[in-house]
Amino acid sequence: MPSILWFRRDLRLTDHPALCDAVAGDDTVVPLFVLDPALLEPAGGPRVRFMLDCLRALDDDLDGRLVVRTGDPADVVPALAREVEASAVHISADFNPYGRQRDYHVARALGEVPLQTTGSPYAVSPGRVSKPDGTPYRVYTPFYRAWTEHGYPRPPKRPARIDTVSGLRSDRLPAAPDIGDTALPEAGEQAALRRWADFRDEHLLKYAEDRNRPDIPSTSRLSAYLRWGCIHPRTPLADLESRTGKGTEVFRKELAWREFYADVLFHQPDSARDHLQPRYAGLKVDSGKSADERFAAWTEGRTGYPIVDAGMRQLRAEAWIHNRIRMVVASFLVKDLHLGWKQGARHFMRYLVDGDLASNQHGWQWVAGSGTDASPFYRVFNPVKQGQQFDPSGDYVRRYVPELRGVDGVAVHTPWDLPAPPDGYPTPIVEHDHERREALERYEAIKG
DNA sequence: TTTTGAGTTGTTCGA
DNA sequence: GTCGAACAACTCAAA
Repeated sequence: MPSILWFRRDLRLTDHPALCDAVAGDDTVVPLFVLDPALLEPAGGPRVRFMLDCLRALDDDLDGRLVVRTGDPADVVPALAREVEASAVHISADFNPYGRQRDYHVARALGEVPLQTTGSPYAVSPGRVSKPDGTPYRVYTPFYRAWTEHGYPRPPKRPARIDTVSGLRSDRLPAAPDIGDTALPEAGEQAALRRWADFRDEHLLKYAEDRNRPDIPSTSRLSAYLRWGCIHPRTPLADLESRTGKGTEVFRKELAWREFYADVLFHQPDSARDHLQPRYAGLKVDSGKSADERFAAWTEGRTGYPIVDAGMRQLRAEAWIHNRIRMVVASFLVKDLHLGWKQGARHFMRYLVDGDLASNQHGWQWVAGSGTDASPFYRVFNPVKQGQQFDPSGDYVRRYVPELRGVDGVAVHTPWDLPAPPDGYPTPIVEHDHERREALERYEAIKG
């Protein structure tokens, strides 16, 4: 009897325990992907397009044997299971609120056919690391220590052979959404593995020093691949085992942040929509026409603060923003424009190719102060200083803000000080010193 | 139970 | 220009 391997956010063939299980247990396998309208609609163009490209790459790696079906998984998966008389449906766990609910309904609809869960998108699945008293961690550093101690399995190899059921109907993948000039990374598992190898060999050594520099290629850029499971974090983690140095440790910690936020979301699914710290419901947030105009200026990269505008334009150009700059633009929205983190998080989820619910929502909440292990409220990023410190060459700003390309060096961060202000570049829509004090007052008002 | 120490990512001010 | 302290108190983790 064949089994079904239902791919979701694990679009790869190596380091895939559920696939190994499916191949080991049965004669043949049906590699399945379900185009679920409930997931595609809110995902945003870049992420959908990247996912479709990853599916094409996966299909190529399977010699064209990927079966695609469209519809509600609770209908589609059991129907296929009946069609091929499957012995089991194998999956990697999905811990997001929607995924958990979906899988519950699919398991019920499958009836006698087991929905067999093996592995997850994380080295250590959410819920597995907890304090000695059994409750989840709410602070990163102790979580990291416990996570390290917990350990994780070595990555399993790609199955030598995958025998599939032939002659099954497969839907055509839909046309990719139009995303204009946005340049996405090359999709698929092979691209992910190449990216990792390049980062490991060329950038890891200097990662600790350079990772905050958006003007030079210094980060792994694995986020989109991790989001769709083109690579599992075990693969880089296994490589890190045999290496030493600051960069190795710092990068391992970045991977652990992803796991920490997944754990937090697992334990508190509502934190994707609401403040983790309830008192932040009382924070005064602007609304109305003027707030809408400020939000539009932020999304379009015309706030008049070069580092902020460069970041927001990088989002449109690449569906990706350097991590340091994500903090800068988030801080600007929340503390200089006095808008809610949820509005910013929603925008990010719409445009980011790597948009991951747990990391995104909790990254925003960390900046806003409402999250786990949050930054102290008096910590307000100064967009000029951040630009001067982390983009000292000014190359990052010039890359994304053509109006400022004629300005040399670090002076690009203070265009208002130039003898002749650059043509077409806006003057700042708010004054940072003033808005900083305003933010501090508002935060003061909701102090615990 | 109580106590103690620590906590991703900053900025400003004054010496 | 550089350095350290202040910013405020709170929650969490662990002994």
